[in-house]
Amino acid sequence: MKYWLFKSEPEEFSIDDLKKMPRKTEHWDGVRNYQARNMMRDEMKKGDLGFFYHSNCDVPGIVGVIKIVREGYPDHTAFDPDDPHFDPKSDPDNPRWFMVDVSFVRKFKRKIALSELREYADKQLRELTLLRRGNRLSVMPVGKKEWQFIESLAK
DNA sequence: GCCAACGTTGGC
DNA sequence: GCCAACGTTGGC
Repeated sequence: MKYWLFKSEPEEFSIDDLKKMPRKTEHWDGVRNYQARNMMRDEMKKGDLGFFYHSNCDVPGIVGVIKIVREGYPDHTAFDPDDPHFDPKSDPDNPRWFMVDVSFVRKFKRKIALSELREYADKQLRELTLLRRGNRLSVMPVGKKEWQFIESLAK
């Protein structure tokens, strides 16, 4: 089993929005980056867990845990000209973009702020992709040790 | 295949 | 709102 981190702007889609969805499940659409696409299409497996990260907000940070309930399949929003993530170069017969379905698992009692994570950037979280300079991936892997350490912070 | 221009992300 | 970092595009 692998671990991941999913970024979302809470004004667009927050962990509370996910919790309110039918079956607390939603597809993670709109990713338009090849590296992230490859992870969603090829590497994410049913049962994998992910942190839900709120970006582009007052206090960016990790707010809870989600799990992957459906593995990679074509992102249909790329085919819809009215969708903000429309991509005319993605053909339904040869889709360019993929998504997974995720379900709400739990919300942390407190947000683990990015600034708090940075305190461990030279120690326990040295390997955390999120803390690497200039990182802009909206979906990224998290190592098992880093996962467990961050979960321990949330307690 | 290079690289300048441009667009986007996202922290601050 | 600013801007650094980075990915993508497209002319050559």
